Amino acid sequence: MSDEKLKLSNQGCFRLYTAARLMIQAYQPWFAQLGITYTQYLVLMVLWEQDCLPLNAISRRLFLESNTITPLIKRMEAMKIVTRKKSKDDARQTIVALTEHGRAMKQQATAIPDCMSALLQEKGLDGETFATIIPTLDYMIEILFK
Amino acid sequence: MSDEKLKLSNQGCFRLYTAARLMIQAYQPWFAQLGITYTQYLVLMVLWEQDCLPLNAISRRLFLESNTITPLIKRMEAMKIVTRKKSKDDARQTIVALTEHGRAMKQQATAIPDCMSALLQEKGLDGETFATIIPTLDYMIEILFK
DNA sequence: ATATATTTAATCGTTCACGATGCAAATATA
DNA sequence: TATATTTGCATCGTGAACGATTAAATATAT
Repeated sequence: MSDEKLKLSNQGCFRLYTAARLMIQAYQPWFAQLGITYTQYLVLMVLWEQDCLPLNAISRRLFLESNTITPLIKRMEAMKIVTRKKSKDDARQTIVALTEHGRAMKQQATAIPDCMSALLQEKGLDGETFATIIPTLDYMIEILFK
Repeated sequence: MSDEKLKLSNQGCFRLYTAARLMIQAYQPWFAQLGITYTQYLVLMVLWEQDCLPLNAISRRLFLESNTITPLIKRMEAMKIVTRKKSKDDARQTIVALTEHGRAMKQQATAIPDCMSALLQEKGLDGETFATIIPTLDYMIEILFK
């Protein structure tokens, strides 16, 4: 019955959307301490892994376009977390690099993944269970990314 | 090693966040036809299931606060999809009801879940596989919702 | 009955997410 | 080498999300 399919309880996407939101909310206390947002944390993780990247590299890694990332990085620049400068090689590119402060934040952030795991564990969701859904999520990302 | 844990590739939350975003993007063509957004679709699904609800009932169902829902519903009111009026029983409540137009949109929307399933299927993700992650997502929502 | 607490929405400010568009630099093609 | 196309980023406008706060109505406790 078509009525049945339109019920909220039958919407997988709604679960995904809600779980993601609540999970990001759960991170808030740690982000608040660092004075950053979730998306800024994602950018930092990319740069902590490899510094001095053109904006499009960050963009590809996070599946976000320049219209989202450009203002985001500018805010991070204003907070002295990163610097932005034009590439010599290709004048179209904007190279994003960590400042000393941005690099130092990594130390404070190292605890976050463990804290989050502990929080979930404590509430009854163990890492193993969570891990089981990752391959499906990855597959979804792969097929849905145009 | 703490470095390892801060890698984007090890972040379950990032998968969740990205999969949700891309999934919502995949819905866009259908929403565009209806002239609504994903969150408005969620509100409509709640009201199609049960009409004339106070804002807080919609709020609880979607795990969203009034600061998100109030402006959203107002936009839907401006589009003549719903009406808003104060409750007689409890003057604090705002009762949200579908207009004739809002009710009629349900017919156009009935195809959406099937179209989405077909799209995923076509790209190689069958319903069964997606269904396997639902219980874990539900459990996450349950434990993370304060 | 009155003071206090709780509930319900709304408002405000900030950031993200994204469609559409613009523009300049780089690259491909004629 | 002139022209077309692509690429990389930025800008603009709109609509979520959400923290913080406020106002009003209702519930409760004294």
